[in-house]
Amino acid sequence: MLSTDLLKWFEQNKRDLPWRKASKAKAYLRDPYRVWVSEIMLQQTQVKTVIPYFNRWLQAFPNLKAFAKADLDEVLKLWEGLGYYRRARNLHKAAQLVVEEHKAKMPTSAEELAKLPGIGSYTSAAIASLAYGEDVLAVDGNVKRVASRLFCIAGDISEKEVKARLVIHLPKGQAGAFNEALMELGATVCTPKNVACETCPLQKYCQAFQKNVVADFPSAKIKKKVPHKMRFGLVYLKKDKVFLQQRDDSGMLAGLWGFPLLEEIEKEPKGLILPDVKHAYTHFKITVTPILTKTKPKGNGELVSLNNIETLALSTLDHKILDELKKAIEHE
DNA sequence: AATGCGGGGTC
DNA sequence: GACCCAGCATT
Repeated sequence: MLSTDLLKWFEQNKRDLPWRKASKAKAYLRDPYRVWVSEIMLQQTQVKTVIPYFNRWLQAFPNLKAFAKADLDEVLKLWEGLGYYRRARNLHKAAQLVVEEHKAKMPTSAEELAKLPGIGSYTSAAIASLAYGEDVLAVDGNVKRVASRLFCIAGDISEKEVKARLVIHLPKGQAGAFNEALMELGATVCTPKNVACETCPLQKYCQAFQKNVVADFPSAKIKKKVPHKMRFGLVYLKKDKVFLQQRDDSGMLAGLWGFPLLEEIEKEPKGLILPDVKHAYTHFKITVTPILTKTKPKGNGELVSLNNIETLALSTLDHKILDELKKAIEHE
């Protein structure tokens, strides 16, 4: 059976990850809070990247109630560098919702979990199966890739089709392990490139392998060109303090601190030009020319001591600008 | 169904 | 460079 072979392989090959801790109630289930936090962090983010963030997170916020009481700025600081900051804001909002309206008890079904902000189709199924033992399939990018090869699904791989194909293989009462095994297989064996079919426990079930067309699946996606923006970054240094702005609560990098960016600078900007800083986002690239300006930038902002700047959450782009500033100071 | 939303691992 | 990662919210 497919599920039997998969689960056997998983038992022998699973990694020891920090969020794989058993629940107090039932040993074969996971601690719901840890599952929740880890699943949000793992959205569009690789396991290796998440591990140190997850460990720091549990030190700061060991349980749901402690996290719900935390300041949003502290939450963002712990998320700093992980990206998709809306995840942290939604997680915080959802935790407060659970504490205030559900007596600090997380919903236990995928359907109810999906009503919380930041929890969608995949994450609700992952939490419900891993932490509460519900028999639901969790379909992420790994599972889609595995399924596209198992069943030779060409073109776009819809979650609906993947579920229809896999649900007959879902072992009752073991959905959590089954889901995790599929994802682990996708992450370590059925990878985007350099597929390790020779070690795959599902080889004999895999239609793409049987037909020797594994490399054709999944179908290549059409790539779009991303625009490239050029900006000037205002670095206003007064004694040992720099001028920073906190972004508002909506839009990109909401709530994070950074240097003012301008499309154009007035004539005669006057100021030392620092080396260009390049950064790539998902939907555009940006090159920033930082300018050590003598005039205080317009708009809201605060003068922050260089010694205290590490208490604020900065985006990675702003960290790159800050690094150039520090280098310039040292060279004087 | 398409788009906006970060940052980094890995080839 | 390109591609993709334990996706979600919004339109």
